[in-house]
Formats: sequence, C-alpha cells, structure tokens
Amino acid sequence: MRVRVALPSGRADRVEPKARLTVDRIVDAAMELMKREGYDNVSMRSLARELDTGPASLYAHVANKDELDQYVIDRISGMLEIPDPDPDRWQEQLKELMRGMLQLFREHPGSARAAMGMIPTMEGGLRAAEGMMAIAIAGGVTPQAAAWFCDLSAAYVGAIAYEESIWTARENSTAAGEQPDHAAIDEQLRTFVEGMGDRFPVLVRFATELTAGGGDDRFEFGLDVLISGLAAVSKRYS
Amino acid sequence: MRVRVALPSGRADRVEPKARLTVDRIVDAAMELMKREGYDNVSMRSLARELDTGPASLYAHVANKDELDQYVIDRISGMLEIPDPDPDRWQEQLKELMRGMLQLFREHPGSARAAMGMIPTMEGGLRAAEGMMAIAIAGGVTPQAAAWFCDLSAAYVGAIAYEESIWTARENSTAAGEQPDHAAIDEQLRTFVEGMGDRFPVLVRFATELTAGGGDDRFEFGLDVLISGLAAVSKRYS
DNA sequence: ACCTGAACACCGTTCAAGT
DNA sequence: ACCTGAACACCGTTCAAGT
Repeated sequence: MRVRVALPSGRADRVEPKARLTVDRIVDAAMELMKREGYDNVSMRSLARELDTGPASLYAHVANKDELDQYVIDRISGMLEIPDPDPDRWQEQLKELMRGMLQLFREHPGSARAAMGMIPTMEGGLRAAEGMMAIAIAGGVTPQAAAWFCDLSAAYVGAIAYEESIWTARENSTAAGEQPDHAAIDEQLRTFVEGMGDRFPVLVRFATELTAGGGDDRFEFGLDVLISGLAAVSKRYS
Repeated sequence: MRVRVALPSGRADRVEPKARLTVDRIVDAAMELMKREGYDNVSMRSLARELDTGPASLYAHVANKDELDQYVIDRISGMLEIPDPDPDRWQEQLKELMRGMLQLFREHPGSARAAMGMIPTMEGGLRAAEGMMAIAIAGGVTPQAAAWFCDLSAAYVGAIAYEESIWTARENSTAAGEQPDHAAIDEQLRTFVEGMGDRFPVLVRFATELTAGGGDDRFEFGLDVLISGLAAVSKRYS
C-alpha cells in the first residue's frame, strides 16, 4: 500500500510521485499477482488496485484483458528452455519441451486457461514454436506433421495444466484441514457404479486401472502416446 | 416473456400459475439457452430470467453453478452414440467416438469449457467412459492404457472444442460484415516473422505447413497420432 | 419445502473530465 | 498524452422473510 510521505523540502501533503504506468510495469504486476493469487484473481480491477490506480488507467496502455493475457502468456512462453536440436534424441527432446511447458503453467497457476486457444504471435510464443519445429524437423519428422504437432502438443499440455489448475484452485478455496480425500471419492464412485448393477460392467471390472496413477503418471503416458504416434504417422503427412 | 393473463373464472389480476421449478426444467432451460446464445451467456441470472424467476430460486434445486454445469455436461454426454465393440475396427471406432464428442461440443457452443477437467460421475459421462473402455479392451488395448486413454482423449477433444469455441465466440461478437480474414492474419504474421530476420528461420521456411489446413484436418491429424500412439505404446502399460 | 427481493462483493469496459 | 472517477451492464452467492 502506497502512502503519503512528507518530503524534507516539500509541503506536508506532497505526495510521493507515482511511477508512470507502462505496459511492462502492468505485465510485471500481473505476473506477480498471478504468482501470489493465481490467474483467476488477476482482473483489470485487482491489477489496478495493485498498481495503486483505477481500472480505467490500464486501458491507456492495453487494449483490453485479452491483450493483457497475450502479453502475460508471451512472458511465460519466453521462459521455456529450448535445447539445441539433437537428431538422435528428438523424441526425448520434444518430451522435455512439453514437460517444461507444463512446469511453467504449474508455476503460474491458472495461466493455462489464458493460454488455451491462443495463436502465438509474439516473441516468446514464436520462440517456442521455432524450437519445437526445429527439433522435430531435425529428427526427420515431416514438416506438415511437425507443424500440426505444435498445435496438438500445445492443446494437450494446455488441457492438462488447465485441468490441474481447476483442481488446485478448488483445493485452495477449501477450508484448511478438510482436504478432499481422493481415496474416499474413488470409493464413493466405485460403490455408485457397482450399484448400477450390470450397467457399467467394464468400469467395474477395471476400476483399479481407472483410478490408478497420479497426474504425472498420466501426463507421461500422454507424452508417450503423442510422441510414439507422431513417429508412427509422420510419413503419412508429407 | 411470460405475461399476466385474465383467466375466465378468475380475478382480473390472477396470474397464470408458474410451473414449479425442478432440476430437469432448469437443465432443459440451460440447454436451450446454451443452444441459442452459447454457454458463455448461460449464467445463474440469465437462466433465472429465462425461467421467469430470480437467481436465488435456482439454489433450492442446484447447489451452485458448478453442479448445474455437471448436469448439463451429463445431458450432452448422454447423447453420444456408442457403437458395439468390433475388435477388428477398434481404431476406427475410437476415432468415431471422438468425432462424436467434438460434434456434440460444436452443437452446444461453449460447453467444452465446462466439460474440461470434469471427472465423469453421472449417468451420461459414465456411459461414454464405459463405451470407450469396452471398445479399446475388445481391440486388445491393455486395461491400464485404455483407462488412461479415456482421460487423454477427453482432454484432447475438450481442448480442441474449447479453442474452436473461443474462435467462433469472437466471430459472433464481431460486427456483421467485418469477418476476420484468415488469409490476412496469416499474411500479417508471416511478414512479422520474416521481419525478425533470421531469428525464426524454421518458421519462415515452413510457413506454408504451419498455416495449412482447417480445423477438421488438424483434428483428424490429432486422432491419427493419438490412436496410432495408443496402439504403439499399449503393451508398455500392463 | 419452496420461492423471493434485496443485498454483498465482485467483473470488463466506456466516457467525459481533468492535468 | 496520460490518467481519473463515476457509471453501465453485468456476475455468483447468501440470507432473512414470505407462502
């Protein structure tokens, strides 16, 4: 909270001059606010409050919330570490890229929602796309398959990160102490499905598999499917 | 708009008795409103307006918006046509299932956003999961791979549908006549990327591939990658 | 038991007015 | 040119009061 201060040489009610707003300062504040309270709590109004001004002031530097989101996502994209293409390790390198994307989304809770459906048009996003294309092409993936895989992988990682964020957002808003009990939920669902008699025999039979593994296991499975699939179909798109 | 009517035997200001609210009537209204104006315009308030009541009234039948969303998504999931498993055609059948999901999302604009991250716990969702598992298992997919693939495919289709819905929502809110010009956007992006000199050589070189194809081509590519990948990795998860 | 009006604490965006 | 206060048209949810 910014506060009036009496400057030595000034009148008693002289106000500390506010730093002028810039796009960079706005994005900085948005990133910090997001880290602290999650993307869902970054609104034009809360952001303005953070910058000690009114929401209308932001519109002198940013067209609207959508454009602000683009700047924020571009910042995040720019943090992605992109390895030099190694033709022998292209599959592992693509996986590392996707793990890195998920990691960044996790570090900026809720940001995945803003990223989804965004076509990269700025520095950071283009850098990421360039890196992914370069690795795939170096590995011998067909250009068309590599190009569409950029979309596909972004959609997948975004979806997983978004789902996780819904999850953890609910956890945070849950009263401390009453953590959601996975085992209990699974158990409840299982008895419900079993109660349905023979309506869902396959679900009953493979209940163990359906509830097995955590988020990371499932994500690694997804990477495996995607990369193996890419390797398998690449030649069909040339 | 419901209107006061003078019943033959009643006092002049007798009001047509309102049908009592039920969960079903609420969900019906939500489905219709969504079809007409898209999920983004289905709020507790607009829905109440539709039912000629106040928002508070809905809370007697539905815990909150989240629960309403679950009902709506379950309705939609219940519409999915699920083929009898044919072991020889399991790959094509899984693709058909995923095409069907996308189709349903498209018919209920915006619904994908509500569906994302939702764990199926009701009739319709469980039916879909049962169908997908049955087909995969019949095709010889490992139970663990089949189980996790349910998640994976839902995430993928949901992400694609969500991205499309953002897109079309923007189109609808665009003033009639000034349609967004894809070719122009691509052209603009290309000159921007080229202007970056040799910062993005791969993007420049494969600009054609990166902008090739429509949503359906890209979705079919995704199905191809996912199903081929599943077939390839299945045995690793047993 | 079910429904309601009014309120609380929020949104994004616009606009005339100020400096 | 940049910033501001106030307003417009919305949200989800709660709660005391009514029938």
